[in-house]
Amino acid sequence: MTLTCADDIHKALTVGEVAERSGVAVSALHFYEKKGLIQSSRSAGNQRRYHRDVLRRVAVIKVAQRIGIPLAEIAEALAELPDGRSPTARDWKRMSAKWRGHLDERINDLTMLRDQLNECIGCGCLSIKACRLRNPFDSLSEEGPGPHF
Amino acid sequence: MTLTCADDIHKALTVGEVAERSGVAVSALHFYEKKGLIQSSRSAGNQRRYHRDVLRRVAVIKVAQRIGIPLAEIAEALAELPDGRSPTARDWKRMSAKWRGHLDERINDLTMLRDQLNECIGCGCLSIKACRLRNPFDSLSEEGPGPHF
DNA sequence: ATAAGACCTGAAGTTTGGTTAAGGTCAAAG
DNA sequence: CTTTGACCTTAACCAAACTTCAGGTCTTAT
Repeated sequence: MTLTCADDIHKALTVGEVAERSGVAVSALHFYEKKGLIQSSRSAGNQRRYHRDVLRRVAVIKVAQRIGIPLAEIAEALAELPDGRSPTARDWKRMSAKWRGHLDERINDLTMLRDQLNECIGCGCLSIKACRLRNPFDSLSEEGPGPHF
Repeated sequence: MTLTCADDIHKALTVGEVAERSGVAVSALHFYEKKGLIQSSRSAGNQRRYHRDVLRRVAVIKVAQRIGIPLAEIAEALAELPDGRSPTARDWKRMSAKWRGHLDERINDLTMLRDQLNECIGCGCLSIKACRLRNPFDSLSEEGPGPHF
């Protein structure tokens, strides 16, 4: 039989199809469902059937994870979407704006760390009291009182 | 009694002292020792005594962790130091140079992600086939064949 | 009709980086 | 000399994010 375009577009996806298309393991999809990140309906025989929108949700999840957002927080953000619909462009704008701050912070942290590391590679200062890298961790004098070399 | 400078400098540190100076919990120090990241000798009564150099090792560990290096890998790097001595400026130079690549990569990844995110915030393109963010995950067409809005 | 392959559930296991608890010892001050 | 606080060990526990396993069901192609 030949499928019409409409058939193909609206066909519900099985868990295996979602796994293949999204690049996420079946077990992970089960897991996400348990955690409330995605939803499915069931076939007559109790098998999961996904709306195509789930692909968008999974894409959002994966991007958020790359940013470093924990699943629990992603779940919250997705749960705030009214009536469980999938994120639209508007929703996505809101979510990504919210998470951008997190990303900026992490990039900043790492960049500062890199700068400090560059200083230290040049001077071997990890052993020196004033080192910017070391100091945050050992603000008390390392060598005890009195002069030394 | 008064301590001479030499007494003070060469005094072995207890685990509590190392914890306080390094900002790492006693339990974490025990843990690091079990994993081979640090070493201690024992007092007559079987209590740990640390050489002051342990502070430098712990500082290295903490920096490496910020970079995102797993403990196992940090352990390997520290283990490569001949005869278990503490990292010198030279060693530190080598280690940090090695880890800088990792750091650069991570900064790069995140920066690219941010750029892509910025694009997407502007266009809401997470739903569009060509999206740079989405594509890596769903390189097959999302909507199936045929035309659609 | 039947066999293969996809799917189901719940429970347990995995990794990383530790912390907490339980039961006992050590060290130093009064 | 006794008590308090630091220390010891082993084992169990924690969180995140999954995977794996065991035992059973569905779907689909032949």
